[in-house]
Amino acid sequence: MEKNNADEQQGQEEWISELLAISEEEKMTPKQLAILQAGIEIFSEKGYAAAATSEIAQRAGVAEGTIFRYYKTKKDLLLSIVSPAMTKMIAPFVLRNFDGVLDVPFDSYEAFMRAFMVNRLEFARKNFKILRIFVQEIPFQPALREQFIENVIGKVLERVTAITEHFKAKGEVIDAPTPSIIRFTISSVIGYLLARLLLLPDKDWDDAAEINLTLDFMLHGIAGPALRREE
Amino acid sequence: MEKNNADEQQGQEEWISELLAISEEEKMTPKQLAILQAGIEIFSEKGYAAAATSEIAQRAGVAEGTIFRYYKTKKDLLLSIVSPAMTKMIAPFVLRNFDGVLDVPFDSYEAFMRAFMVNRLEFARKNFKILRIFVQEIPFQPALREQFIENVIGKVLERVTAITEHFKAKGEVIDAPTPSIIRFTISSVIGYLLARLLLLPDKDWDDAAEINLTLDFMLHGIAGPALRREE
Amino acid sequence: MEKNNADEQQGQEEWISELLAISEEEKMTPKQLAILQAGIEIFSEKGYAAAATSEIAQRAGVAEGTIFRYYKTKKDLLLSIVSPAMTKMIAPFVLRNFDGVLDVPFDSYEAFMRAFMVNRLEFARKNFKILRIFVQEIPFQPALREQFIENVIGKVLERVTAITEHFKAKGEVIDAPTPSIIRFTISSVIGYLLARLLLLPDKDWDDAAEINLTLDFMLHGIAGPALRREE
Amino acid sequence: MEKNNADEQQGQEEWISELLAISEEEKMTPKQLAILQAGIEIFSEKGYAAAATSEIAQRAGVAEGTIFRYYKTKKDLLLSIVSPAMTKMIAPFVLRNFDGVLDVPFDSYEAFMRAFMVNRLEFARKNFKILRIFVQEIPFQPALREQFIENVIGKVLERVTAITEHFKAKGEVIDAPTPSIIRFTISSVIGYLLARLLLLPDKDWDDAAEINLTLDFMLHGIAGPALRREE
DNA sequence: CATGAATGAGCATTCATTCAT
DNA sequence: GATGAATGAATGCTCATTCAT
Repeated sequence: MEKNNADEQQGQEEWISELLAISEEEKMTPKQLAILQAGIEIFSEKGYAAAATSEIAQRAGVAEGTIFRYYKTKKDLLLSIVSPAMTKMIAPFVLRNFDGVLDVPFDSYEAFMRAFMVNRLEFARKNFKILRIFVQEIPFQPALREQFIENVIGKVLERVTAITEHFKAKGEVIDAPTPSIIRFTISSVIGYLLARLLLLPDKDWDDAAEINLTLDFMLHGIAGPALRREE
Repeated sequence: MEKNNADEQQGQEEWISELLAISEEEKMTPKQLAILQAGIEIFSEKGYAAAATSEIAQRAGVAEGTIFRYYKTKKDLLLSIVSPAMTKMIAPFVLRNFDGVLDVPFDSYEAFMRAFMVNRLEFARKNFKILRIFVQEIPFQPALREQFIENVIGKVLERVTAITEHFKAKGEVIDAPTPSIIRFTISSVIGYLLARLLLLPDKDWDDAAEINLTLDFMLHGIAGPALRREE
Repeated sequence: MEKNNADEQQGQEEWISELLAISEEEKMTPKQLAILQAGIEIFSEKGYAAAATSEIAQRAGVAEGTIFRYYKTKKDLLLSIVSPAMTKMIAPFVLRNFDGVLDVPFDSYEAFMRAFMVNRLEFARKNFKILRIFVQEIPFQPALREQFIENVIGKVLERVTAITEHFKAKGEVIDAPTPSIIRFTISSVIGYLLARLLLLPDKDWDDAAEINLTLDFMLHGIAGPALRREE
Repeated sequence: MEKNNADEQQGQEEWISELLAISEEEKMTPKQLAILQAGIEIFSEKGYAAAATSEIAQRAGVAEGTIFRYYKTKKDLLLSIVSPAMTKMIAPFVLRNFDGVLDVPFDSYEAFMRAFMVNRLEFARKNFKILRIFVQEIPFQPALREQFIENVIGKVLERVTAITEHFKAKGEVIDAPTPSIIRFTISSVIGYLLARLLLLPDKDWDDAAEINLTLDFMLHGIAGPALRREE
């Protein structure tokens, strides 16, 4: 994770095909892949409404009509890009914990949060453009919003609540309202991701150090000696 | 601030005219005000690219041509809405002693942060739609981005750094890299604003309690007894 | 006539008011004059269809609505500019003894043609922009065309035919079909005017010499010794 | 050429396609041809500025968008109509005379001028509407004017000067300033073309006779016996 | 499968004209 | 008289979508 070198390009196509394929068996044609790739680029550059299907076709190297063979409408293409990404983004929260057994494979809250940040940073880096589209379009696409509410607010929040309370019970997390704790935690993580990938992507980041710092802030706060509460 | 009741509508028109007017003397005509109001609504609902000037005109109750008497282009209307809002949004950081929030050193970092959160929450509530437009359009409008970089990255960051190091020197803030502290702080504040206004605006919030909680997290972390660092 | 110096500007306003005034008594207001002046400039620069009344108003220094106080429509303004000019342009052929050019038989055809060319060149120079508008708009304005056909084809041609046959009878003009002679004559004159004022206005013209040359060509042709017909 | 019957329509489509096609191989689609044809008609009837693309589309029997598949803008359509016509119009002056050898394949100036008039009259008759557009739009289209100056003033004038001086040397043309001779000559020719095609197209013209007459006027003038210079 | 010509509704913008002040 | 705010029809142009080849 310390290596910031641009290996994003390498293996990107495979990632996309893996991420977006409805199922592993159903392989995509090269043209369909090119359309998706072009769609991701143009949508993230110009936004959905301002993106022209003709430009997507051109960048994909296919005829305009070909797009509509694979995707009935422009919106269909958008959802075909963003929807699977949302699923994968929250997959860690949904996949584990089958048959009701809470499965937190980490010794400590700190280890869990560190693994989580590393893992999601990696994911966000690989799917940066798609996530950008997702964030930009969620205010305008009811279909996306519904899916988001159902999955994230529904499943993820439930899971995260369970995890948080698990560590609360172990005394590793303060005894405060869980929703507030979750909001604070997620704010800190996403805040780092945004600064890292969106605001200052060109800065020379030391991810390991920054994650440690952020974790320390989250756990012990930023109060200096003068303000530290006696315990 | 505890009153969450929807007094946003009340006095809203005055706010907008106050916020956007180039100068206080230069009063806007009612039609221009209606256009701005309609623009704010439609832009925030549909996004700039998907908003039709015809719909703005209709909602404003004016002829389509009237819009273009006041604003040369659709983009002009957008910038006339968003630009002054950005200026006001960062005004506390740029103007000296605006609202007494910044320039007069607060007794403590905590008091300062509390005042800041209260003040900006109030501002964000009043200008919610405009801020929404701002956030949605900044990726696509170079003019906005330039203004943002110049003002926020330029002036605000400088100011915030000074303040942070002021409190660091007083021992109220931990001795860690200032940029990381600022990122963490802003993440927590904005995270609260987003949850409060965007994600769950209908929840029954107790703003004072949430702000206190958030401040406590920021200063002392969320580590429970088991994890607390001995000092 | 030898002085090519730009005294066009000097006295131009008087000329326009004189040329366009419906009657001498009915004096124009300064605003109306400014509108006409601006109309002449913008129409000749951009053509009638591409000229905006707002631009005319701006250049005239009046409000947009003011134009329509004086001229019911944009077309009205056009005709108010061009119509009187057409009348004046053909006045020598219609009025008796105007300027002494036509009615009093000149001593010779050559003297007549020279006087005519000098006189109309002077006129065309003074009313260059208006004539330009006239030529540019006559294909598209039925009102203009009717007026032109009635006056020029009707009155002027009749008069010119009479004059030509007068000199034909005196043996000064060749015994050939009068319409062909007139066509040839007018072609030569207008050809000079166009080259002089439109195509190469910046060339250093010696009008007297060129008119003499043109007259010589018209009367005796451009055949050299080898081709000259024995008589 | 004596037949004045309206065979302009017959074969006109082929002419247009031949005239405008970038190369013979690159055949136009019927729709593109219809658009050009409609453009020629509407532009020549109403002028470029007053012509509506919707009307062109309607007359061409295509959807409005189709025009813009073939021509990026309305101005593009105009230039695609007029530009090649200008090239063809001056082709006779440009094509011959390669590698510096002056090639005047005519025994006498008279034969040359007659052939020239016949040839250009034929051309003008076939491309009447396009030439009309050209003349009407050249004052307003800088692109046209540049092309005109470069080609006509540049190449044609040079060539015509050479030809005139060739016949001057042979004693067939009078020893007078060449520019004046050219102006006079072109005036006479164009004067005939305008009268023939524009002013009085419905008159029963005897082209051969009129051309002979015009040639006689050009060469020997219109002076009658009383004025004839003794030689 | 793939193409790209064709469509036509929709859009931002212009502009002659009106009319209350 | 003079103004200029307001209008709304008209315009050039774009673009998602269809469909014959």
